[in-house]
Amino acid sequence: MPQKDDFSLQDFTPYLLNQAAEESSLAFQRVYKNRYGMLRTEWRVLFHLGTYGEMTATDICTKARIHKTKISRAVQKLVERRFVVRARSDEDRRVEKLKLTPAGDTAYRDLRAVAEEYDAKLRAQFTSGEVALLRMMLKRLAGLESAE
Amino acid sequence: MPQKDDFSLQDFTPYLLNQAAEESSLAFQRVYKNRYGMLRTEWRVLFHLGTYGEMTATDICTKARIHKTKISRAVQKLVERRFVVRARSDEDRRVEKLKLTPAGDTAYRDLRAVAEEYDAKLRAQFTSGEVALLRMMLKRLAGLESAE
DNA sequence: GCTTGTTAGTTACAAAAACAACTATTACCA
DNA sequence: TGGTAATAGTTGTTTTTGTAACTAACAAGC
Repeated sequence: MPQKDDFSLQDFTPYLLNQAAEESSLAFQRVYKNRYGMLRTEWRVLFHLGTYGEMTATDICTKARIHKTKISRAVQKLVERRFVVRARSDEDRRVEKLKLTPAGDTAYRDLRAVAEEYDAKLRAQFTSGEVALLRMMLKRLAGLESAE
Repeated sequence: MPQKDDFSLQDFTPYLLNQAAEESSLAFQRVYKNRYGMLRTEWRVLFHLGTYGEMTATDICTKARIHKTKISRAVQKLVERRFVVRARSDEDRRVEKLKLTPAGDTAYRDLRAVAEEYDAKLRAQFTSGEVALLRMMLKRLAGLESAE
């Protein structure tokens, strides 16, 4: 008869983080999925280009910590849908600079508005001090110390 | 020229939560993957049976919020590896009660020890008050209010 | 110049996940 | 009873992901 340890699965940080991440992503996922037929990597690429401006695929890989094959496929989809255009760089012809089309920018702004409202709703459950602390802790756990 | 909004992707709660969840899961993932060849759903099932004792597949679905087809296949794997045994319930023959074998319990204890140590390392970056607040917030975001 | 190594991005194939349809058993109720 | 609906769990099919191998362009050393 195995005597119980005080280990609690619900308090295991990676597990709890995953539960919170999944649950808190659900409603937003429904929007980009139903409204634009996008996948997770696709909205992330869209948002990177929307918030940071022109970037290369590798820039997005680094910043978003997503593997290059996923980025490659997401970019293809976004280009097909005319949300993104690519342009070979003149200095280095391996590189392609990515940016949003006007249609892509419209989609980005639409989703960004949803994201802002949605995030405000999530934050409303807590005090602003709690939110600040949460962000600090999550950034440290994510390995996003200040820079990057 | 799109004037910048104050939206910050890195502060968008679902995004930040996902980054933290992914990063904080990596090192533990390597252990259950390399040491036991397990997938995410498999260690989760193992841990549910280890920490809560005998459960049915549906119990695990509800508690862990994982789809039943994923549970079904994870259980198959664990049964093949002799970590779990199934027993048809007598009251309701649709139901099967799942529990760990001695080998499964050994694996569970081994991984639990790793998890505890790993979690302690994560928590060590913060004060105990901060950790308590983080847990409270994550549970609320995950929709795990007290019960369940 | 030529070899060797590195980087940007794509493609091919295998593993895993999502989703729908299925079997078997139980519950409800007319 | 008999018929319909609900539940537990599985299986099959399609998407999506992960991994490795690939092409193309540049870079450095000789």
